[in-house]
Amino acid sequence: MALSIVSDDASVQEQQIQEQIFQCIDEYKDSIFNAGAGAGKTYALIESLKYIINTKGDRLNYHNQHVICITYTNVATNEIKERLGNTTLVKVSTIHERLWDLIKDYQKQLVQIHIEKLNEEINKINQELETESKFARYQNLSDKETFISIMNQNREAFYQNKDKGASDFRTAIKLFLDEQYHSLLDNVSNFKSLVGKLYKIQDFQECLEKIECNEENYKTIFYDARFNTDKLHRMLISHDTLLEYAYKLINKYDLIKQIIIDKYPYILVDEYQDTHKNVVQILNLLSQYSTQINHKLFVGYFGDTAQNIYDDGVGKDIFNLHQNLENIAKNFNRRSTIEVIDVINKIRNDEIQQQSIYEDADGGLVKFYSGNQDDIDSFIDKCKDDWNINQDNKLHCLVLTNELVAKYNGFENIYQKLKNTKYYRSKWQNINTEILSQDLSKLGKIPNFLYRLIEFKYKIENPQTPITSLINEKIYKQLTFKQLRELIELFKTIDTISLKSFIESMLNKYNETDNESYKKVIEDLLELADYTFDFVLDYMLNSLFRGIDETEIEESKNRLIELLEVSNDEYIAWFNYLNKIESEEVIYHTYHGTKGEEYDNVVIIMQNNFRRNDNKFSNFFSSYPNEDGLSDNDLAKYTDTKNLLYVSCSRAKYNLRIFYLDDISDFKDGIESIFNNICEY
DNA sequence: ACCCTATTGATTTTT
DNA sequence: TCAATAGGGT
Repeated sequence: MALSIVSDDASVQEQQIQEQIFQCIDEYKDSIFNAGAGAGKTYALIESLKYIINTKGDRLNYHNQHVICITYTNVATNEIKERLGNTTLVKVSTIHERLWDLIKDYQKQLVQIHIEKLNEEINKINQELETESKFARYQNLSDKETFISIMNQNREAFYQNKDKGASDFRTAIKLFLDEQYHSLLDNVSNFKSLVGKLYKIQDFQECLEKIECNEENYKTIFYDARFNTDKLHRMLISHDTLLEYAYKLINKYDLIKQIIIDKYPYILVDEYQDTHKNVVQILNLLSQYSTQINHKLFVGYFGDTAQNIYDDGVGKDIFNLHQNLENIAKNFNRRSTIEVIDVINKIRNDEIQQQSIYEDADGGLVKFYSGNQDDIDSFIDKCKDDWNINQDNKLHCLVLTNELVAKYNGFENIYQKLKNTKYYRSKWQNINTEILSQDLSKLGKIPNFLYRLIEFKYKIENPQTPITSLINEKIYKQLTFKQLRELIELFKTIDTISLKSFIESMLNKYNETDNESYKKVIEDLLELADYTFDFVLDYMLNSLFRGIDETEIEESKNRLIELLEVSNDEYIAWFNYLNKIESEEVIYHTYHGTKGEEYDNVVIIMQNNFRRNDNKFSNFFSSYPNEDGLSDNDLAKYTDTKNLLYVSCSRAKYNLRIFYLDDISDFKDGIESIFNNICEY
């Protein structure tokens, strides 16, 4: 087996790099550890944490001090906690969790910052209303006040009709809006945007008054990691606003800086390239203040600029935001064969050029194929053949959108039918979190409801399910053995042909049976007000099609029934996806979603366009490797694409194939410089 | 045929 | 939110 023999020489060098980090820790020298994909970055981070525990632990304990380790995702937090083992000395968490923990007790100061923010926002909106051309008609109104007051009085009607088409909306608004204002309705989307802004101003002003009057619920700021929307007028802040407030608070109050520094003398940041600018600025403030008051503080960043694939991340900008960082680089690769390393080195094309740490690192296969859309399936089959793909040797296929992930993983209909509901059409940002998040606490209301049903159905169908996982402990403890058996028999009689018939049958039995335990289990599971199929349908309708017209109710219900009639196979595929159960031989992911993962066999489906950029990948290959001639804007796009390509290609350990769906003749030179030659498929 | 405006349609990931 | 397209006016 390849990738197993580490030479003594490399081993020594690797240890020396680790010692450099230790030295920075000892000397409280802020540092940045740069390591390409598969270099063992997390390993270096964990070793550093262990070093601090072992050499500074007693002193930290004595002073009741702790080490902070912040990560970008909950998944990363859990991984580090697991690999580090049990320790109370190190506080591992996501950035947001830690920052909120640090600032949440300074409510008086936070509310002050909130007041400033509300005033800023009001000014900003007023500015937009006065200057933007789409509000020209509003600007020319002689009596804005009357218009504003009419719209404020008819808020409910506005929101009720907001999602209707342009002409219906116009008719509805004209019912209460005086004729002199009708010209504002010429462009309906501008009108909606205008009124939305006016309402916001109104909300913010009312909020300011309530804070002023010291009203209940307006004395503190709230943050909930599960929701990412600012409801500033209700004192509720989003993830980004949390970072903003934290920065402002820490910037403003030296005492808070000192408290943090004295409590947490070591701060380590995982995946620094993806952390938000505000976070680096906060750490920079702390670092500078620690020098000023001569209290010791160590800040260590771990990451790789070439793996910055999220818009908010600082990327290379970190060197401007936090100066005088000691640069430590590790150019070994512990993951891939030399064939893969060669390609990813060419993609990043910068000072970090990796070499394998192994003596036996060859034997990988990398190929670029040019093909087309219709041949994706047959291409995958060819790869399965060529690489002997089976249950123990899986193929991981990377596609660009979640929609395709849903389709290829076998639950296209569930995804599409949920997507085409009123709720998800108006809140498209929520689709992927609420339907596809593998963090189950993030599932939307109805997806979560469906999930609980499938889970229960699956448990009933599977004879190996232990009773303890099927029935709540409180319930089964009170049952005799005979009663328990009766209950299970009763479950087994529930029809499982489709999710729809499962619900119907389950609820019919609920209403027929006098078995109280059965009722209790169903009540625990569904938590409904009423246990009939019609009620379930109304419940779903209320959530996914809230506020639709009378005339559309029947059709919407039918669409929900269609959703419940999607095949069991699809529901199982969705269930497995959410639980990361990889039961198929080929697993599909988005490019972004594979960050931090590694796979033996990787196929990447690629095309010119992505999101609103018609030529994302084609432009990259056209420009490669001459990035010098690019404008700032083009260079930013080039780097974005380069990083995404780097992250996806560097997942592969042995076998890597790119399958490109568009005509590549215009940029084949760029492709050949990276992948050597292009195969026709 | 051309221009301007309104409407529709597409959109990754994490907190 | 933004870009592509449809539609209306000249």
